Amino acid sequence: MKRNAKDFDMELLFRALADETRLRLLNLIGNDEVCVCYLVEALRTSQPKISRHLAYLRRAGVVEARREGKWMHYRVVEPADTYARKIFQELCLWLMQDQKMQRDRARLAKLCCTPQPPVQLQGAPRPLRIAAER
Amino acid sequence: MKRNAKDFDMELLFRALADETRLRLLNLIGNDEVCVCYLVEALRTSQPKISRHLAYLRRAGVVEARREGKWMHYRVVEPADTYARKIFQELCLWLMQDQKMQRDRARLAKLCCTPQPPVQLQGAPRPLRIAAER
DNA sequence: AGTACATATTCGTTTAAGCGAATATAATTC
DNA sequence: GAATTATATTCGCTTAAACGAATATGTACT
Repeated sequence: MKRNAKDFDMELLFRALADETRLRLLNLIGNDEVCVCYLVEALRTSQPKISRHLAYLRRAGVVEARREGKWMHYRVVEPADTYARKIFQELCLWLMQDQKMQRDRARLAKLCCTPQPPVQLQGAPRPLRIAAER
Repeated sequence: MKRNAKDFDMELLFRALADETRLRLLNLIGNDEVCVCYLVEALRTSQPKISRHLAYLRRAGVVEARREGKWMHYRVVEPADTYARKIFQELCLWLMQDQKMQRDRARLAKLCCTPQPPVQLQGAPRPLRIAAER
């Protein structure tokens, strides 16, 4: 019954997940580590908007960031709480099969693999996992 | 892959769950059917507040209501979507073990079983499951 | 019909979040 | 060290949502 464990703030988690842009970001990051510029391009939206939502996710403990020179890489952090983690994992399964999310991922993949990437992305570090595949 | 199934609105579900009062309500209702007046008493808060949050949950498809005379009974409706249902069920497990939620349930149980219920509850139909236990 | 009671809704206000535009910060390059 | 690039933050505004207080609706009872 874990009587001593500090109770997890489930409401905070749900608030973090209750926004389309943030769900799309989590979907794109997946279990990879993705540079902000790729997220901006893949979602075709403004950089400040992406940055603000990433900050929100970070405050909620859902993602962490790593700096690499001028680039910032974001990765998902699974919740420490057992129940929250299961919820999160189930959400990931949903993201995988949702059609809009699939389209987002396809767009990201295309950005990563195209021989002529948009100007914004030239020289930018590609997502780790995808980069590893080549 | 269910290509034809209309994609579930996961964001809507999370918004419904991203509020403490609504989580507490879902916790109290559980898999029972509970009269509004019991919810008001158990959460020690105003009746309009409870009513508004129940309306919110109903719009989000998370609960349904049944009228019985002047009383309204609310019950939880598990999401049709497989992933959403699993998330919901996992949330229920979390509710069961969370200490604050346990206290809420204890307060409701006490209201149901006390020989001298508060004036507001005299004559009100008790939660089905608890009523059935006696 | 009229009163009483349970619940729902509206009103006015406050607060949290979202956004685009502009600006600030931090690292890199020249 | 000045310019460039990537990202973060701030500003002003708009919208959603929460709240208490007041009011409306619906049902029951006399």
